[in-house]
Amino acid sequence: MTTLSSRQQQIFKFIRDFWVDKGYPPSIRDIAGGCGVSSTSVVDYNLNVLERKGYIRRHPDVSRGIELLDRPVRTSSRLVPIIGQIAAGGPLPVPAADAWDAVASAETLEVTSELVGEKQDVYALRVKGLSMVDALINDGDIVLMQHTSVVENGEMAAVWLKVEKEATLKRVYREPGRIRLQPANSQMQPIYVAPDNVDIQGKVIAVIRRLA
Amino acid sequence: MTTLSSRQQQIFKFIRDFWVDKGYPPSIRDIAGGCGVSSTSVVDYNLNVLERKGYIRRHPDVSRGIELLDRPVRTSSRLVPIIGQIAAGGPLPVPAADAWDAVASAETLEVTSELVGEKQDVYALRVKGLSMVDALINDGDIVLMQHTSVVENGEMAAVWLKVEKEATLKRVYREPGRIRLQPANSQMQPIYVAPDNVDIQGKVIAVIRRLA
DNA sequence: GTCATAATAGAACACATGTTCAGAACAGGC
DNA sequence: GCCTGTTCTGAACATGTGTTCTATTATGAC
Repeated sequence: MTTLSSRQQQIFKFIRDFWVDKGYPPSIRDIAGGCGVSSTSVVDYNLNVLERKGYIRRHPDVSRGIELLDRPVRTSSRLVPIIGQIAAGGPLPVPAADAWDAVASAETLEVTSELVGEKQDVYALRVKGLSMVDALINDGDIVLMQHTSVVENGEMAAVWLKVEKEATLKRVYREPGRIRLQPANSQMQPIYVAPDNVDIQGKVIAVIRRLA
Repeated sequence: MTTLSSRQQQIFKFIRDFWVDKGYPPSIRDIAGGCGVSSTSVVDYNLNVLERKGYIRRHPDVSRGIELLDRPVRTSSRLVPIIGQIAAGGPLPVPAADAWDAVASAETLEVTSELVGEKQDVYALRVKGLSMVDALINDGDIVLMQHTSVVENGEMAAVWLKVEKEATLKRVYREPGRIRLQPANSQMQPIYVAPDNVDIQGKVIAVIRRLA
């Protein structure tokens, strides 16, 4: 995101304010009046800048056709079940069939859709122990996971190493004849494992650390 | 709420879908076209019925001035302003007086009250660079902060070291004649600084890392 | 200084859009 | 039948609103 001039910030704020307040987008003249500008062309000019910088989307010839790309109004929160703990030594909890129904789970975490989006099969694990500091994950952190057995190259995944009987969170890269597991901390070295030794349990969507 | 005729249900559903799809309310002619009606007055008529029955609110003489009263009832989430970046080298952004009002800020983060609770003066910073890996914080992470100049022993705080001209996130312990700054990563050694060298900018409430 | 670019003002224009009206089809109650 | 209310049509009207044009004032680079 590029920086905005004070006028552009003012206009952007006004649009969101207006939207939250009234429930529909402002017209150009609403903005002009609300921001103390005398000309509609000034607003038009700055709206084009805002669109070019990716803050809004405009729809030509549409009254009040201003779309906020960072939509605060429409988002809502979702309940995600915390189905267990993840530790280096122990096996990863396997999400039960009914676990997606958050109310059926004992513990839940409420997250905004800004984090989980529309993804399905999302669950959470509480990290136990210090075995994942190399993934910049601390004891007590909560890891948001999406249940899947396929991950794209470079995605952070929960990996079960069968031989070592060890769970770990690493970025997964498929390489010829082997799989490279790259710690999130780029200062640390990757480890290489045989493809039939890894079991992808899901991919990591987010990490949340609560301190106070 | 009274029952709706099929046409009214159709229109109500169309408004909703249009809104979700496009990001702004439909015009009367949008509705007419989308519902297979040839006349705008039919839509006008049914919109009045919908308003009388409490489903929407109309704003006279305002283009697309249709407000859905149906809004998601009780959002337990809050908007937190992202007021800037935090990097080891640079100074910490100081929250402006109006920054608390999330709608007044350019960028915002939506978080559930599970994270921020009822705390006031909460803002967020985007972490730039790898200087805080010792606090288990990665490049791109978002740090939720509460503005305060006093922290309890052991709380994680944003600290500005005046002499070193450096910003850092550490647990703060007051000791006789000095202050101990303990990295979150307990495997790392603490550093000791003179009390008049530290400037507490606020305490860390949470860390959020979005990956996918 | 010159030149370019950003930002603003003001007004005119074109059309998108809400409003209104006369009328008609349709249903149900009497 | 007649009446009343609901729903729809089609069109004309008034205005809300995006667009565009020229001109003016910074501000900075050269």
